[in-house]
Amino acid sequence: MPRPRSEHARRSVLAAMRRAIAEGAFESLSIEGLAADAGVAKQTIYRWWPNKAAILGEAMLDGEIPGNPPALAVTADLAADLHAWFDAVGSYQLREENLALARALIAVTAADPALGAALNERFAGPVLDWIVRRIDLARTAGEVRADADAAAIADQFLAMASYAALLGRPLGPERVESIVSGVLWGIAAR
Amino acid sequence: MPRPRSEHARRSVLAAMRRAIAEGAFESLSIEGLAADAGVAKQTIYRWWPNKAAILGEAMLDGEIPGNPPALAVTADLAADLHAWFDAVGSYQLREENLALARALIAVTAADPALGAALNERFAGPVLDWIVRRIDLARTAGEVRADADAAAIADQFLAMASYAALLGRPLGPERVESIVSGVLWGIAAR
Amino acid sequence: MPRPRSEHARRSVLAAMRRAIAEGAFESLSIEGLAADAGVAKQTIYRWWPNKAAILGEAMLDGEIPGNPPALAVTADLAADLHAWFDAVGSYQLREENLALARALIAVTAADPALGAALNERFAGPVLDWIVRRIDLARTAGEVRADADAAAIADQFLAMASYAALLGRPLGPERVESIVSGVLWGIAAR
Amino acid sequence: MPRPRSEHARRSVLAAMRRAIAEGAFESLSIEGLAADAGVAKQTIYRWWPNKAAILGEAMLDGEIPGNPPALAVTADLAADLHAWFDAVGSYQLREENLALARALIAVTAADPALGAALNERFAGPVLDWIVRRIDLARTAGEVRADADAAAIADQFLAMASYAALLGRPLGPERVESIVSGVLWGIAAR
DNA sequence: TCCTAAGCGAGACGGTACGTCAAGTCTTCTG
DNA sequence: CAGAAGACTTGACGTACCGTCTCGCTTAGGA
Repeated sequence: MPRPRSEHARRSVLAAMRRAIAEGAFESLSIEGLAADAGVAKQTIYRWWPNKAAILGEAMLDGEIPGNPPALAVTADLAADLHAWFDAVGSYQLREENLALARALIAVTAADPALGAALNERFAGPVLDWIVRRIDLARTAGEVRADADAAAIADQFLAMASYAALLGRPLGPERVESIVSGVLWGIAAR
Repeated sequence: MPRPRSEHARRSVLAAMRRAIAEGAFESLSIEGLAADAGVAKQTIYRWWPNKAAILGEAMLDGEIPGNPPALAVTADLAADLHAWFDAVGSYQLREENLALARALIAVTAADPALGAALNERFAGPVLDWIVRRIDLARTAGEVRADADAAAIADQFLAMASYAALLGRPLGPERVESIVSGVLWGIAAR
Repeated sequence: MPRPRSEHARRSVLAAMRRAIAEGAFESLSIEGLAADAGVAKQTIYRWWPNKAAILGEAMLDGEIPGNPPALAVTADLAADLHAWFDAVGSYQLREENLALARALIAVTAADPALGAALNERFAGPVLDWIVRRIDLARTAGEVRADADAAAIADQFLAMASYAALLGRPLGPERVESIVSGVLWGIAAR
Repeated sequence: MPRPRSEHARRSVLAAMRRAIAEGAFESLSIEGLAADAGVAKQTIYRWWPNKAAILGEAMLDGEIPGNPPALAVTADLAADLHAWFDAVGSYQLREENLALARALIAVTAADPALGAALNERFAGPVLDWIVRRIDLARTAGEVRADADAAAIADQFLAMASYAALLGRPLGPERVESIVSGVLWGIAAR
């Protein structure tokens, strides 16, 4: 029956983390600075989170950070759908702060595989599912080879996006075009 | 007329870095610990390297760390060549220490894009070139469509390898098979 | 109609303090630890006592701590009386826990003069009064010089006891003998 | 053959400690504050001293703090000599900062008996020796009983001084007179 | 051959942040 | 309302490393 955890403190911390991320300052962020920024006692952070990465994780899972932005539309045209989505990913990466966020996520994943897996499942998962479903739909329509590995294709897109963010080399329209059409050629029915 | 830089000290530091990487302890490695490990004065490190990442870079460039292991053979069969190489990459990633190295490189790149670019150029560059040349060769032989984007294809392979390492999910034979054959389908001449 | 103060909680706290003192752990005792030890909420302590020293004070005043043990007898022989009492003080100091208590009281007094004065008045006061009265009695009997300063004499005994405790050098029989006889010589009528 | 310990840093710390003591703020002094006050890194303090008490000890042993002030003169008159010295002690205690210092020393001694013993030996020792010698001198002159216990007498003076400081009750002229003459009566030949 | 300028080990220094502990205050619920 | 439970802000703790700064020793060339 003690005093319940302060939702206000929790949100302040997550918001401060979001601000830091937006400035691309995740690596150089100190818990002490974060606490000051959030107007919260350091101890309150230590009470509830084991480390910086966990805070980032919660901030993202809580939707405090502009996560998976690209919309996933479904039209009658597989090529157009993939194009639209992958183009959106490329545009998203053009904003420096989005790139910084992606890099922070990559860094966190590299440092803490378990958290990385959770984040990946949470953010990449739905996208991956959508791609798989979209390809399966096309397969049903006879546009795609029966033995095409939808999951592998989806992974390829995500891998490219991640790699581009890592190298700070946003996906330009030509590269997007090249990849999407290459992949489609690869899985097209005869 | 002064005493020349000690090659022994230099190699000790790089060797210590290699040891640390092999234990997957790059992130948690301190300069102080590294110096102690190398039996070298802290100042000697600071005299010659600006930061941890630079040491890692030099260690790799110096061959102190088992960098890019997969051999790049060229036979008459494009599919076989890509398969052989990508399979080797997958096997390489099965060893935990190699995965740790890859993750360290990714972390370094995420934290310091400039160094990351340099490392990428040094290690991924030759591989990328090889793939591009191999595809061009096949193009000349009429096995590959004239408008296939060799660089994009090569990037795709590297992206997949990087993504797999990041998620700690080594490329298994089926995934390798699926990707290679998909890509080949995509670029095959008619 | 309000709930009355819990005598049980109060006694638990004082008992926990007594236990701590017996272990010579007054200085290193934390309110938090005391509360846990007493099975009482921290706030309950803060509600009723302003600080650690006050708890010690109340514990002593409440008899929870074996305060002034030496008995104060009055026989016909001044020398014997003083001897008996001061000998008892010496014996009392031989027990390590009693020495620890004395040191805790000295530390408290050094840190908080006001509380120290209160404790001194409460515990040293009666002893001092007894000595003064005993000497006055002897003076009436003509055994003591008319101008002897009884209060100064009494203070001297207490000072010696305090000093011995502070230095952890209990008063041995020879020292007791030496002091008592010296003092008696000093005040003896002609 | 590393850089030698900085004498400047050491003296700064001791000086800062002296300043704090003069303000009677020993108990409430934090290492952190002391370091800031001394313009020294906290770690530098921790490198060289195990705790606050040790710093105080060194500050005193180093003469940074106005320690044993009363001069110890020797004239032909035992009573006059003791009177002069004990009077000086009383005057010394009238200054609030001296009282604070004495209390700090008492607190330190109560908390750390070993250091207390060292301090006592260093500061009380010489005084005690002087008194013993002075009395022995008087004994040789036939002014004092052959069986008088000089050490016990000396201890009594020091105990009174310590007790007076502890209770914050400086030795006034009448008390000094009373004690000295009482003691002299006690040891006077015949 | 000796001089001398730099390399090097060692490690002290002023700092920053760590993660922990306890202080004293507060809020909630139970009895 | 008292009390338990425990979250909160605050601030100091003692530790680990940071990157810089002497030290004294050593080890080449160049004089």
